[in-house]
Amino acid sequence: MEEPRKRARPGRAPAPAGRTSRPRQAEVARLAGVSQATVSLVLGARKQGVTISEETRRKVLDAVRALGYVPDPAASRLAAARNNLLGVFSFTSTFPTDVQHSYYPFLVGVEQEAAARGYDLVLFTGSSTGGAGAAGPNALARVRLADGCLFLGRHAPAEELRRLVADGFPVVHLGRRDELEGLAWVGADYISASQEVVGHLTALGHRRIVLVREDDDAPASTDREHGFLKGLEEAGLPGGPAAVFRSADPERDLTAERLRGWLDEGVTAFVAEETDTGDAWRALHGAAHFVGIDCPRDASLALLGSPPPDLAEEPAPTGFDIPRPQLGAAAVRMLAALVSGEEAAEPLVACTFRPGSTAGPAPARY
Amino acid sequence: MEEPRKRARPGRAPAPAGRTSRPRQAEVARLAGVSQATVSLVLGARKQGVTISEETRRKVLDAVRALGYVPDPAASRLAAARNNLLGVFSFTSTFPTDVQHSYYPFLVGVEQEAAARGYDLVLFTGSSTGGAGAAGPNALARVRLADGCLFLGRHAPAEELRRLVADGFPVVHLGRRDELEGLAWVGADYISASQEVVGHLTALGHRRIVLVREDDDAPASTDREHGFLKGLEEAGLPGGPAAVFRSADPERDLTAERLRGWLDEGVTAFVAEETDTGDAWRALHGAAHFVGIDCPRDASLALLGSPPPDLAEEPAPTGFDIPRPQLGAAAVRMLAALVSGEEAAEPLVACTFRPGSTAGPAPARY
DNA sequence: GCGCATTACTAATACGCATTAGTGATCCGG
DNA sequence: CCGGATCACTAATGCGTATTAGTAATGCGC
Repeated sequence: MEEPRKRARPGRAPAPAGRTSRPRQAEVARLAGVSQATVSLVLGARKQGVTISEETRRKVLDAVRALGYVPDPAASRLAAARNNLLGVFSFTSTFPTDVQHSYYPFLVGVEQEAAARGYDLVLFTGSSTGGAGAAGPNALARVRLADGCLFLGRHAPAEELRRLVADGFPVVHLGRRDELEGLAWVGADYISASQEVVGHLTALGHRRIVLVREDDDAPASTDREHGFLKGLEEAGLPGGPAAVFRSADPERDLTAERLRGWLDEGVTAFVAEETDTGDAWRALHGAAHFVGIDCPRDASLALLGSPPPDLAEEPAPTGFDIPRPQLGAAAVRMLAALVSGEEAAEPLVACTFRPGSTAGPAPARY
Repeated sequence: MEEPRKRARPGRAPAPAGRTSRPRQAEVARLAGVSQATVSLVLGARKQGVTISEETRRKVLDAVRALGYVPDPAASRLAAARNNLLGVFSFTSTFPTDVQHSYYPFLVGVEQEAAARGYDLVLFTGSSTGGAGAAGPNALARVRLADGCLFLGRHAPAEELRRLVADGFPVVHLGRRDELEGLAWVGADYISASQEVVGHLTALGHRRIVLVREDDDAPASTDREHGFLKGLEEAGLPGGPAAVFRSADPERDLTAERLRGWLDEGVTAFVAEETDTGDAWRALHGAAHFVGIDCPRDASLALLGSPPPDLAEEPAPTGFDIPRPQLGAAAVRMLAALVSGEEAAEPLVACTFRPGSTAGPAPARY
């Protein structure tokens, strides 16, 4: 009887013999005289019912050391384990040359917290092209290599994010992002911080305060306005639309005349929001300077955030600082929680009040 | 005849049914009415001999779109032994709180070049503990997740680096590192740059020039000295030990007396090396200031590198700039070459001459 | 109209690790 | 000293993709 013809054995070509490849669990097992599964069990340190004798454990660990074995993270990942990698995705370059406008401060916290928790970071840059980084509808696909991913900036396409979330891939967005159901995020508590700044002003005796903001519906803007109004309300002051000056181009619209008008109406304090451009504060600051206001004697100014870099040399404005490193750290904490299936952590991070030197007692009415 | 008892089928537990997992190539294949292998071939776009009809290709791509299929990077990596990830390892934090002393400028170039070539970056921080990042003899083990790894700083343990290199793992060290056989590196061409600076001084008529350096045998130091001496030689000036002032603590040893002595001997130009601490330049700069030298009228100063941050406000010293981003980019180029098995790229990166304002014509002898 | 090429696929692996059912031992109580 | 429990370990998968030997189907030359 003829032996059935042996089927050919296709598949991977053997590795080039010249280059000694690093050891596998199989080699370790051979050297230790056990099975590959045993090696995996010893190294996995799983708390499951399986028990390994001290003797065997030692033999395996000796072999591991002798061969210098290190696990292949890709294989671990494929076999449904973790690989201790957290992705960080930003659509703008992760390392913009200009440190000032970059995500650098966030990354400081991200890296620290990730390191503290034993995660390494994978930097995905949205701008990358070709290879794995091809743009297009699947630009986010490669983040799945990591155990979870952090998103910086609001340019991540909602559709793709939704898909990741729907697939149960752990995702955290840095910055509030409510419109996407199920998307975890961490953000600064602008409401409380803005309220606190207004509280500071009212405590100094200011009764008429105006908020200067840009024409923008980002949560970061509306939250500040919300906090501002809460602060007024808390002090028993009227909120009304008159208290908020909203302009798409504050530097053009916030004229000296307008400022003088407010002063004549008894306004003694002005608050600007922080934006990407810093235009609100620049406009307010510039107009006050132009009108010749002696701040904080004639009137007080406050900034809901940090000043733009070009005004960094000026005296520190009264307001609050966004604790960017802490935000980054909080984002990592939340992502780590998602990855390990725990309950989500706290999404809001408190801002720190900055006394500054642009706010003082309300001037006596004249 | 009894059927041989069916062996149980151990292995992975079925995925929790609740969570719909993302589609696999198998699903795509089913929808398109082809085999999984065909799907892989269509997507892989391999230039190998296999040919796929336009008809089939279209069907597959349609199915891919319909299901929203995206490949699993871990699986690709496992099967193809490549994942388009480049590691970046630094023992100090990659994003330190103090931006000044960081690798940040290098990373700018690393990131850009990596993105341009379709690689993503994995950041490994030597400080991370626990999980995959445990320190110990295998602290470098996890870098093998990537296709290759870039090392910043000279703190990477030689033994482990040697092991990586021996295993054929692509490694590039940023900064010259000759003592490790087979270790690829990229570095700035301090020799040429230093020589050029000296050439600039000799062209201005300086005949007696002194180099101030720290007591250190790093290549970065010896290269500068080498270039300095070459520069002298080129101008037909004597090199001798008198031309080099070497001190472990320049700020203490470079006294005003010493400086005056040199001036009396006819020295008209001083050159300091750049170091981590910036001590050589700080000492030279301080002593010159103390002695009351009107620079560059009375004497010329030059710095082989960039000034330390605390002296950044001073007028730019004549010297050269280390093109850190370009160095990072060159490192990535070399790493990419190693990964893809090509010939190694150029290891030396030219520094750019910085005219500055601390060097002028040699004063007339009096 | 019979070999020989070429074309267009598919079957059957392999990649390295994690998991779990199963299997001899050995132990233990009654 | 027998049945069950416990121990220590191994066999046999699976994860999702890439690769290659093989194979029908067709074309081509003479």
